[in-house]
Amino acid sequence: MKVLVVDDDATLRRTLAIGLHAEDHEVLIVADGRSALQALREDRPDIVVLDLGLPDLTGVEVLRQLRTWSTIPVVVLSARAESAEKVQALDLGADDYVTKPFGMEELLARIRAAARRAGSDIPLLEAGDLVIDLPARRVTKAGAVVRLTPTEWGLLEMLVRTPGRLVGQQDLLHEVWGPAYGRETNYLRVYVGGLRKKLEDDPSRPRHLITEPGMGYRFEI
Amino acid sequence: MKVLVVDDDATLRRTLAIGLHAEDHEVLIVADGRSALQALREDRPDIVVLDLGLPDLTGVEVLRQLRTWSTIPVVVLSARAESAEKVQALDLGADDYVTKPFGMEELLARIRAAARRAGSDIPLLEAGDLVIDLPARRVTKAGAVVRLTPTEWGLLEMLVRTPGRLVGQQDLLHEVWGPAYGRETNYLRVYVGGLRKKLEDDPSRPRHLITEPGMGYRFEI
DNA sequence: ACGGGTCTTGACGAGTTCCTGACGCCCCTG
DNA sequence: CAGGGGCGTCAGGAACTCGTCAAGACCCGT
Repeated sequence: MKVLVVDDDATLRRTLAIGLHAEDHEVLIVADGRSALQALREDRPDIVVLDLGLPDLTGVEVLRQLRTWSTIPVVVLSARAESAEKVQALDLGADDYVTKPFGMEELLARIRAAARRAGSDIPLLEAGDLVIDLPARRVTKAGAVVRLTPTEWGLLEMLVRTPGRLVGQQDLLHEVWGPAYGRETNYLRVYVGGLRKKLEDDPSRPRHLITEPGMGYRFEI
Repeated sequence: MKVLVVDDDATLRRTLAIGLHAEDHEVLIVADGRSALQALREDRPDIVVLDLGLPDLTGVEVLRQLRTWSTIPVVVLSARAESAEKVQALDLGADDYVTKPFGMEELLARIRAAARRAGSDIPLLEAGDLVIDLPARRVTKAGAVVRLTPTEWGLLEMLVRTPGRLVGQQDLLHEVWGPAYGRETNYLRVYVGGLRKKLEDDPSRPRHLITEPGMGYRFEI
């Protein structure tokens, strides 16, 4: 099992690495938020131990971004015991929250618990001849890589995150264009049209990117 | 969502019950281990909050027995902060371990987190050959997807949210068409008619979308 | 400054959905 | 038995939504 440790405290990193190694885990270590996100995309760890106090991005921001494309277990470490921060992290999708100082035995047990629960993660979504890899931000159609613009990707990601489920037009606009948007449904029409042209066999008769008139769109497997 | 609280401290029970109720959970409360196991088998809660300090069985024993036949999320409460006990509980299958004293906000967040991880089971409503998936906004009849217009969906959602219960005509108009509406019962006749045509085997003799003359409509499973 | 790609914006036809009134039916009541 | 209220059905036109296109604005790296 591959564990990614994100922490800027060298001592703690070493201790953790030793403890995790003793349990036969492969350990990856990074010290800042950007490297963490990169390692998450590229190395596909099975579980993450994430310190909230990072030099560049906050741990919370890392968590938020991670949760847009992955559901892997995250155990948060923090020096702060404040309730508000715990609540925030947990509601953002953290699986556990451990306050420093902590016993190594306990942390390892919590990691075991989080890993045990780890449901079958679905990193790849296959729909016909489409393969969508959220972490890698990569779409292939019949084996060929499809180039998407950032906006197109944001839209597709939002739809693919909940396959089969209807996503409201306002939800899409809020998420992809920002909270200030909500009435610009013409944007959606344009970009869904673009995605269909790139992804559907017959863009005029879409099988995956389905319109629900008056409500929103859905990605059908 | 049904929450079982197992604790022998009356004050804590009350606080928890209030907090959980505020989040729209149904709360079951028992004070000892035997009642806990019985409630787990009979009432099938969706999540358990389990205090380790119980008068008869130890909480650990309850957990051990529970895990022989169920994987529902368990959040353990304990007055002891000793690492060994945490490790034991977590390795026995507890999903989280909270040490007293704790903030109610934090506990509720941890309960939400535990429930979220487990609660990927979708609340589907099945009525004959109809399957209604509220979150996904999807209705299938005998496996085939049924397309609904926004108004039809609004109406159906309103009725399905309380299966078997009568919903008044004014309630429906207020909710689906807006607060300004209330006397336009002809709208209801038209759209219920449309829904019956799409959903009922014999629209002229509806089995699910039932009219209660003079009062409103009811969705019968 | 230039050029390629990306994003915004408006406009149009085609298709769908919504509203509305009219009609006939049933049941209940006087 | 007649009257009335509530219900289901139908169909037309108004209003809306969608897909598409194209022009212009914007943002890069060269």
